[in-house]
Amino acid sequence: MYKVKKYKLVPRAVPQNIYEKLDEEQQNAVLNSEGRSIIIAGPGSGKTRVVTYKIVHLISRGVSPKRILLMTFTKAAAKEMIARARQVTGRDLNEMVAGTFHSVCNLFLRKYAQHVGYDNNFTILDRDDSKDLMRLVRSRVLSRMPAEMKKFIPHPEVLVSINSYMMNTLSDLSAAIKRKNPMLLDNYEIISEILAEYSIEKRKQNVMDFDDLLVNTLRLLQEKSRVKERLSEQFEWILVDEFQDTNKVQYMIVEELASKHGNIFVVGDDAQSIYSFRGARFENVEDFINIPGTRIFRIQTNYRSTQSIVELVNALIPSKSVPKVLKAIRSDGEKPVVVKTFDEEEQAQFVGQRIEELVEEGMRFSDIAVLYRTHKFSMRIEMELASRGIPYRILSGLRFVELAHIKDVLAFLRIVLNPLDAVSWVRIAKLFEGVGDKTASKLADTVARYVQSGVSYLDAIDAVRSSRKSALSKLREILENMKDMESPSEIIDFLMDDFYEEYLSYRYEDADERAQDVRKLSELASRYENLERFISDITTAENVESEEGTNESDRVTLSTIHQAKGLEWKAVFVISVNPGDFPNAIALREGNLDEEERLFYVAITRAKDQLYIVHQLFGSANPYVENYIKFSKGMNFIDRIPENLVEFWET
DNA sequence: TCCGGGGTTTTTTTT
DNA sequence: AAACCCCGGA
Repeated sequence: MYKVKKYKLVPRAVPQNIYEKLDEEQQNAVLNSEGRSIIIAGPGSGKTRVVTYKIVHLISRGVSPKRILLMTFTKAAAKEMIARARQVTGRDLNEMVAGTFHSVCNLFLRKYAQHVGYDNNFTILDRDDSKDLMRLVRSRVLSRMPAEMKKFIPHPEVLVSINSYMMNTLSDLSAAIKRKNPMLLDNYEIISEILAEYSIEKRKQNVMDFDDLLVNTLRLLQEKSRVKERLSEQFEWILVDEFQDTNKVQYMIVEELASKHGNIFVVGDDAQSIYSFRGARFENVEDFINIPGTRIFRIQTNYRSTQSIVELVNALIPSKSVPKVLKAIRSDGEKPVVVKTFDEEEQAQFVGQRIEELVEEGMRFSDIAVLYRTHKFSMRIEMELASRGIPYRILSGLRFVELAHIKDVLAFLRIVLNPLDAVSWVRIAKLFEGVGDKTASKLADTVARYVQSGVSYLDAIDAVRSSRKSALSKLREILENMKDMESPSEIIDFLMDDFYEEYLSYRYEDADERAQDVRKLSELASRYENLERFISDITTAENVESEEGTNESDRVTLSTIHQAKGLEWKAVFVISVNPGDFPNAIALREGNLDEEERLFYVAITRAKDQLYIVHQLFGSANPYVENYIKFSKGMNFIDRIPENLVEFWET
C-alpha cells in the first residue's frame, strides 16, 4: 500500500489575448467544446482558424501535444494548422500526431501490423496497383472456370470499386455489389470468389491497399484490447477536419480511439461533401449529432467572399443539405459574372485575356484560379495560357507517383522493403526485353516461394532464368548491386546510372523529361534515410508538388474542383458549366445530381473578390452527352442562377 | 506457349 | 497516357 500524491503541472502561460482574432461564434466553438462536439462550418467561415485555435486552447490548458490527434483531409492542411498553432503558442508541436486518416493509420500499423496478420514492412498498393493485383487474381480464377462464364466476370476496376464499397457496407458484399450495379448481383458467387482470393493474396504478399489501411486499423482497435487501450489512453483529444468526407470506417476508428477520454472535436459542412464516390458519407454528421450529449456549434459568417458572391452562394445552397444562410461580412464588391462563349476555344481565349486584364489591374497570377469538373478541360486552358506567356501550375492531372517511370523506380524500392510484393516484381521484370506477363508472374511466384522458405530472391531469378532466355540476367545483376544500399536516393541514382536512363531513351520519345522526373524523385528521397518512411510518405501523399513548396512563385492555378477544396483565390473562373460537362454526363445518367450541386457550391465558394462562371453557347461538345440531356431538364446550373444577382457577358 | 508491335478505345472526381 | 485486342513470328 502506498499513497499517490497528485502533483499538478501548471501549464506554461500563453498570452492572454490570443483569442481576440476570433469572433464570438468562433470563440464559443473553441472554448466551450468539451466531450463530443461538432462544428458545422459554412464555407469561408474560418474553419481552419477554429481548429488551429482549438489546438492552441488545448495546449494552453496543459494538454501535451503528443496526446492530441489531428485528422485532416490533406497532409498540407495538417501542416498549416500546426504551423499556425505553433506561432501562437510558441510551443514546439512536432509531437502531435497529425495527418490524413491514411497516413495516421499507416503509422499505427507500422507498429502493430503483426496483430492483424501482417509484417511491419508491408507495402501499400495505390489504385493502379490494386487494379493490377485484381487483374492477376481475376485471370487466375477465370482459368479455373468454363470459358462461357468468362463474360460474366466484371472487369478489374469494377471489382476494385465493389471491394472498396464494402468499407461503407461493413463487409456486406451483396450491398456493395448492389451499390455499384444491381445487375451484377447475378454473378455474386464469382465476384465473391475473386474478392476472397484478392484478400488472401494481399495477405500473402504482405501488401495493403488504401482501404486495408483503414479496415485493418479498425480491426486492430476492435479486436486487440491492449492496443486499443494504449492508443485510446494516449489520445486525450481527437480533432477531425472535413468530417463530412469521412467514411463509415474512419468514423468508427475515431469512436474507438476516443473510447477512453471521449473528447472528439469534429468540423465539417454537409453542403461540401463531394467524395461520396470514394465512400464519403455525410450521414456521419447526422450519426454523430444523434449521440446524446453532443454539442453542436454553428459558424455561418463568411469572411472570404464579397457580399455579392455570398448572395449568389446563398441562392445556390445544395438542395439536400441542412438549410443555412451565410452572413457576409465583406462589402458589396463586383457581381459574379456569367459568361457565354461560343465554344471551348473561345472560352480559353476569354479566360486568358481576362487573366491578363486582372493582372494589369494589379492582381497577382497566384490570386487567380481556373476550376473545372474533369481533367480534360485543363488542356485547352493550358495551351492558351502557355501561348500568352501566363505562368501556371496544374494542381490536378496525372499525379506524380502515377507516372509510369516513377512507378518503375518505386517498384525497385518496394521490393527491397518487401520482397513478397508481386505487383512490383511483375513491373520491374517486364522492363527487360523478352520478359512479358507470363515470365514476370512466374518470377513473382518463384520469388515468393523462395523468400518464404528463407532463400534469397537472387536464387529465384536464377531458377526462372534457366528455364527461359537470359533476359533476366541484367535484372539479377542490378539487384545484386543494390543489395547493400540503404538510402532510397542512393538506390534511385544507382538505377538511373546503371540502366534506367538508357531504358527511358530507348523506350520513350520524351525520355529527357521523364529522366528529370526521376531525378526529382531522387531529390525528394534524399531527405529520407529510412526507406519505409519514404515509400509510405510518397504513396500516401496527396500531392507531391505542394509538399516541396514550389508554389512560392507567382502562378495561376489550374485545378479540378475536388482538388480545390479548402483553398481560395481572389478571382475564380469556373469553366465549362454545361450539362454533360458540369454536371458530369455520368452523374446525369445515373441521376446522381446532389453531389454535382454540392460540387458547384464548393466551386463558387472558392472566390474572394471575383467569380466568373463560363459556359458555351451550344453546351457540351461531348458526343455522348445528348441523350442524357434530354432527360435532365433543369439540370443546367446556369438556369438556376437568379438573374438579379449576376452580370451576363457574351463573347 | 509466349512476346511484342501495331492499332484502337477511353467517358468522373481520388486518399 | 495507358489499357486492350489481335496477330505474326519465335
